[in-house]
Amino acid sequence: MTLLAIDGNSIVNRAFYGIKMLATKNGKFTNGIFGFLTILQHLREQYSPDCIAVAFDVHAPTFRHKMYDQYKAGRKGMPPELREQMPTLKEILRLMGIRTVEKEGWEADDILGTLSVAGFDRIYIATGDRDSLQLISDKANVLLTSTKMGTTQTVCYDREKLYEDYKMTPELMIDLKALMGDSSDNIPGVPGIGQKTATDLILRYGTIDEIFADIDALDVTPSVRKKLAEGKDSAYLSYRLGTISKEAPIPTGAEDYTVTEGDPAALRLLLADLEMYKMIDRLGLRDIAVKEENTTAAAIETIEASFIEDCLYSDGRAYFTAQFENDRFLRACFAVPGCKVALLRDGALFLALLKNKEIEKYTDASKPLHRFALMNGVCAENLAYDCELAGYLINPNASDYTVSNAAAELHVPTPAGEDALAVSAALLPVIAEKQLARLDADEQTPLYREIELPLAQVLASMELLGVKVDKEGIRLFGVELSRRIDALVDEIYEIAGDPFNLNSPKQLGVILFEKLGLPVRKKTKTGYSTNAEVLESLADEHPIIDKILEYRMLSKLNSTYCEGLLKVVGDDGRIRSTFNQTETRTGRISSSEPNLQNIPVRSELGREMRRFFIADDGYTLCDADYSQIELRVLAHIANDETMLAAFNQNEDIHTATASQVFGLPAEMITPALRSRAKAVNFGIVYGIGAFSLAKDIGVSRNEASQYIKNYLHRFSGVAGYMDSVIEKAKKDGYVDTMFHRRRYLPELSASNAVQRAFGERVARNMPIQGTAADIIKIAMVRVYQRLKTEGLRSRLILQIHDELIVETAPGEEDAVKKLLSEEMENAVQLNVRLAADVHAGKSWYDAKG
DNA sequence: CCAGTCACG
DNA sequence: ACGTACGTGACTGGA
Repeated sequence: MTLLAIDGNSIVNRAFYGIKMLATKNGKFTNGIFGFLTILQHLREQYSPDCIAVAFDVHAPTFRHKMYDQYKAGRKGMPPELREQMPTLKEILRLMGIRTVEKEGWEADDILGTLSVAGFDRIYIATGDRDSLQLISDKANVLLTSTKMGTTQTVCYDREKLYEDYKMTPELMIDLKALMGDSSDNIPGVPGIGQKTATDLILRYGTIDEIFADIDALDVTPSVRKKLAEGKDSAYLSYRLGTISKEAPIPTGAEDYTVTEGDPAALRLLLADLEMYKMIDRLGLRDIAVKEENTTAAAIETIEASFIEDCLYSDGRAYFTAQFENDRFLRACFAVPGCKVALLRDGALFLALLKNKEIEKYTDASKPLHRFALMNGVCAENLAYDCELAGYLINPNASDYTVSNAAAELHVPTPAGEDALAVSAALLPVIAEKQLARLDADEQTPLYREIELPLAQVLASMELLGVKVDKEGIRLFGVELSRRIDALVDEIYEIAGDPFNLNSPKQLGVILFEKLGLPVRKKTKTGYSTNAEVLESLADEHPIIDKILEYRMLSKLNSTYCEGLLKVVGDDGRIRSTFNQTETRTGRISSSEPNLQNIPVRSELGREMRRFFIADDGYTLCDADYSQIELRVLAHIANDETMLAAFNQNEDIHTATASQVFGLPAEMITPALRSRAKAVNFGIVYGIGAFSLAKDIGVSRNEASQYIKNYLHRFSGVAGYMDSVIEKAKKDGYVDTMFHRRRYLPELSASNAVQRAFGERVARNMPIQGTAADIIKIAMVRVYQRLKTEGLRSRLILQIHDELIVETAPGEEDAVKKLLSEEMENAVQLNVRLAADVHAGKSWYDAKG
C-alpha cells in the first residue's frame, strides 16, 4: 500500500502565493483551493497512491499564539483571503473521499512524522517545508514543492537525493538545524553559526552530541569554539524544537486513509459554485449527473433529422448547436422533446432553417451561423438567444462562455452522452431559460437583444469582408525596413564590440549596464529593464541608445506589421481578422489574427503602414471617429456642469481643462500647458494617481498632486462621480455602464492595498470605457442596417474602438459620410453632443483626417 | 508557457 | 512600506 501524506497548510500556502488572485463573481477567493487541487491532482497522477492523508495545523486563538507560543510568533498569520478558503478546501477534500487529519496541540509536521513510520510499503510526504526532510527513510520519501515562475515543481527526495543536495543523512538534518537555527521558525540555533559552519562541523564530526562531547578537541577557530561553548544550551533547545514528533495520537491504519468514492455530485455542485469549471473536467466530473429536485438527467438518444420539423422543440423553437470547419457546415444538433437530440447533416436544410423568419432560434454561438448564412448570400433570422453572449453579459470576468460552463454554474443536470455537441444542444432549452431570466433580472435584456445579438451579425459580416491591402507595397516597405535594420545592427555591434541578440532584453541589459556601465534606472523581476522609457532617459549617456531605439521601432514594424500581415493576406488580396465579442472586461470588441486595431499611427514612419490599407477598385475608404467620446461620456455620467459647458460650447477640451486647472484664461494656455492638461484628462479617465501623472508629464509628484486637486475642485461633478462610483461598487460588488453592462470587482475586498487600489481605478474607468463601447456598438448596428436598407453597396469593414471604417462604393461617398456621422452622433442622446469626424480617401492613411 | 516589449484606443 | 493609470494582441527569447 502507498500513502500520500500532504502538509495541507504548507501546500495551500505555496499555492496561494504562487497563483494570482482568483475570485468568483461574488468575491469569494479561490486561488488557494485551485492551486492546492492542481498540485493534488498532479501528485495523484504521478504517484498513484492507494491512500491519501492531508494534515492541517490547528490554529490556536491569537492571544494564545502571542502569549505562550513564542517560538511560532515569527510565523506570519494567514492572510484573510486564504483563511476564508480553508473550510471550503476541507469540505472539497471530504467530498473527494480524502481524509483530513488535524489534532489540537499537534502541528501538521507532527502528523506527517507519525504517518512517515506507519505501516505502509511506501510513504510520500508532500510539503513545501524543508524541515520535513528529516522524515526521509528507506520507505518514506519527501516530495518538496516549490513555486518557480508561477508553476509549481516537486522534487522527490530519498536518502540518495538528500545526500546529493545536502551531503546529509535525514537524521543529521535535525542536528544541522540545531546549530544553524531557522529564523522562519524562530529556532535560535547557535548564535553566530550559519549554514556554512554548521554544515562543515556536522560533516566532520557528526551529531551535536559528538560535537559538544569535547569542544576543546575540535579543530576550529577560537571564535567558533567560543560561540559553541556559549550556545550549547540553545543548540539542545533548538534540537528539541526542530525534531518532528512521530507520536501524534492519530489513526495510522491503511483503512483510515483509503480514498473513497466521496460524493461526486455534491463535489461538482461545490466546484461549480466556485466557478472552477476546468477543475470539474480535470476531476472527471463533467458527466456526473447532478441530482436536483428529483430530476435525474437521462441519457441522450440521437435521431437523424430529415426535415425542419424534425428539429423543433415542443415550444416550436429551435435549440441547437452547430459545428463548422473553415466555414463549411459539418452538422448541427437540435434539442427535441424527450431528452432526444436530432442530428442534421444537410447543409441546405440547415440554411433554410437559418433564414426562416418564423422559427425562433436558440444557440450556443451565433456569429458562426451569421458567417455561414452571409457566405451563402442570406441572413440568419430571428436569433433570440446566444449562450456565449448571455454568459458574457451576466459576468464578463470568465475566459469562455460555453454551454457546459453555464450548466455547471447554474446547477443544471447534464445528460449523459459522448458527443459534446449533442449534450450542449440538449442543455440549451433549460440553460436559455435560466440565463434569459437572469438577464432580465439584471436589466440587461435591452443590452442583450438590441446591442449584442444584432452586433454578432455585423461582426460576422466584417470578418467575411476583410480589408484590402497593397501586398506588394507592404513587401517593399518590409525590404526597405530590413535594409535599415541590417545597417543598424552592424553599427550597434560595432559600438558594443561584440555581436549579441538585440531582441533579447537580457543580453541587451548585459551590454548596456555591465559592459558599457550605463546607470540602471529600473529593474524588472528578471533583470534590468530596457524599455523605451528607460532607454530614452539614457539617450544622452551613450550614442548606442538612439540606434537601439530606432532598431526597436523598425523591427517592430517589420516583424509584426510587414511580415505578420503578409502571412495572412488572402488570395483575393484582403486581410480578414476575427472580431471577438466576449473578450474584454469592459465591453469593448477585440481583434485578433491579425489584430487590426493596433495598426501604427503615432509615429510618422509607422503611420506609413496605413497607406497599404486600401479600398477595392473604384471604392474609397470612409473613416469616422468620435471626438473625445470617453470624456464626453464622463461629462454626461458625472453630470459635470463645467465640462458639459465646455463641450456644448465646442471648446477644445484640453485647453478648457488647462484653463480650469491652471487658473488662466483660455488665451493664455500654451501648447505645453495644454499638453499637461491632456495628460490630466487621460489620468482622470484611467483612475489617476499623482505618481503616474508626474511620471507621464515630467513634473514633481507634489505638482502633479496639486493639478489633480485643482481639477477635482473645479470639476466637482467629476469628483462626486469618482466617490459615488466607488461607494456603489463596494456596496454592490460591481460597476455598470449606462446600458447596464456589468463588471464585478472582487479586487475591492482584497486585504492587499495595492489590489484594492487597482479595483478602485477599474471602478472609476469601466463605466466610462464601457459606456463608450456600448455607444459605438449601437452605432455599428445602425450603420450596418442603414447601409443594407438603403440598398447601398458600401460596407462597414473595421472598428477601432472609437472609429468606424466603411469601404465606400463609387458614388456613395456623400451618402455614407452623412450616414456615418448621423448614426454615430445620434446613437444615444446625452447631456452633451456627440461629435464624429468623417473623412474619405483612397487609403486608410488618406482617410484619417 | 511566461516575461518583456511595444503597437493601438 | 510599497507600487504606481484603463483596455487589448503579437512577437521574441529563454526556462
